[in-house]
Amino acid sequence: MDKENFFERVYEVVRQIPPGRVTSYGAIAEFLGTKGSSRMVGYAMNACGTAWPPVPAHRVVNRRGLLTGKRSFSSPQLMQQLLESEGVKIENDKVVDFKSLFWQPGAEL
DNA sequence: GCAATGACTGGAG
DNA sequence: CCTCCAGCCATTG
Repeated sequence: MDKENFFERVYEVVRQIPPGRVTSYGAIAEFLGTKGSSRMVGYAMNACGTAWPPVPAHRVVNRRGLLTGKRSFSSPQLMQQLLESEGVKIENDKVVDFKSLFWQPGAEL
């Protein structure tokens, strides 16, 4: 499917996110050149389960660092668990010190 | 093809 | 830092 092309772009970036780091949908969308399509990034993540290799979607949060996509995970608490497992502290479904853990695509590539 | 939906964002309070 | 409003864009019914 040609549309997969767009999704794979998102997956490729997300897979490059270092452990213990997080990024926002807008940052990915902007990096891909589809800044206005920030929602599409999230939409692509919704289909990340169909992508291979697996995509660490738990490292992708909204601009506030809120785990908005945890409900779309296999288990809502899985996302938080994975992040904490990587050293990212989560409180009230949001990343602690999010701006410090923020990672921009292409920044350290 | 139009209307509704959504893992969003920026600006203002 | 958080909440509310309006704008954007691709996918789906």
